[in-house]
Amino acid sequence: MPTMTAAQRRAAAKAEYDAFVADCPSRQLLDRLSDKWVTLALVALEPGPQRYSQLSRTMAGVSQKMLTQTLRTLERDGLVSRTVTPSVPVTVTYEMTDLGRSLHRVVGMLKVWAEAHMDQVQSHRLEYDALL
Amino acid sequence: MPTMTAAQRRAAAKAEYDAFVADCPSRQLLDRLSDKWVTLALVALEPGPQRYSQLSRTMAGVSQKMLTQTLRTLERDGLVSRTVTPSVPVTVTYEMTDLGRSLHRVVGMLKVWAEAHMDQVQSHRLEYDALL
DNA sequence: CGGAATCCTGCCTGATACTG
DNA sequence: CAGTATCAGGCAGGATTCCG
Repeated sequence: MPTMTAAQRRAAAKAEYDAFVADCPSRQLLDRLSDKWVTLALVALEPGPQRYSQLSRTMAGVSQKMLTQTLRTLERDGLVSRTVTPSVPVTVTYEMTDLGRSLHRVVGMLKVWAEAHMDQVQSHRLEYDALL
Repeated sequence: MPTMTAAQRRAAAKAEYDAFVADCPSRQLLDRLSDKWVTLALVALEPGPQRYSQLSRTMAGVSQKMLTQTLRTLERDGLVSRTVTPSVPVTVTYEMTDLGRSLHRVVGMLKVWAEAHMDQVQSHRLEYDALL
């Protein structure tokens, strides 16, 4: 093997890292699911099928770009189904699939946890900040 | 009330939005917890107390900046405790608090879900991509 | 209505150097 | 060892505009 240039070494390290990640699907998927918009979208879809504009209102603060992008990846991963009704104007509804609902059970617990422990977190923050 | 300029209207909207968020602690905390490094750190700390350098190795791919930043916010929120042993060189260990462990139970389920459903997600992706 | 395309501003990352 | 500081670069994400 000839000596590697810095660029070649970086590329090799990158390839190794990617290969490692590919062998660790839980890490990949975990990173994907640990996204604020993914979590929020699943929580927003819990009441039932909803239209695009309704979701954008429920998920206050989301940009159209991130909403569309999040819904696309959720659809691609089979967590959400997208239904287009060719009316004028067109109507698009999003709905959780069975797979999405099974994930929602876990994500929902995250929401419950956050609501239940918010006061404890808040008091810890005040205590921590007081020591500065 | 005088007419508002566009800039004033934006500022008012921003203030309203911030106030709304402040009244919705679950949304705030949910956004905080839906972070890939937060999730990964809690998973990494599951086996027990660990040192900084050990964590940086376990959480492959994290930069020192993000590792330190994540650990700081976790400490501030009372989810992780930081212990400094004044040896030479100094030893710093991080450990989940009881509050952190209660959150880990939920996050751990996310990890389990990801591992259990990775193949279903993968097949949905292939199917979705085939339609392009 | 439900997006796609564009531009543009931050934040994250990576690399490096320095402290206690 | 466990950080802090700094700077370069890339890319996620927001705002805006336009189209079927």
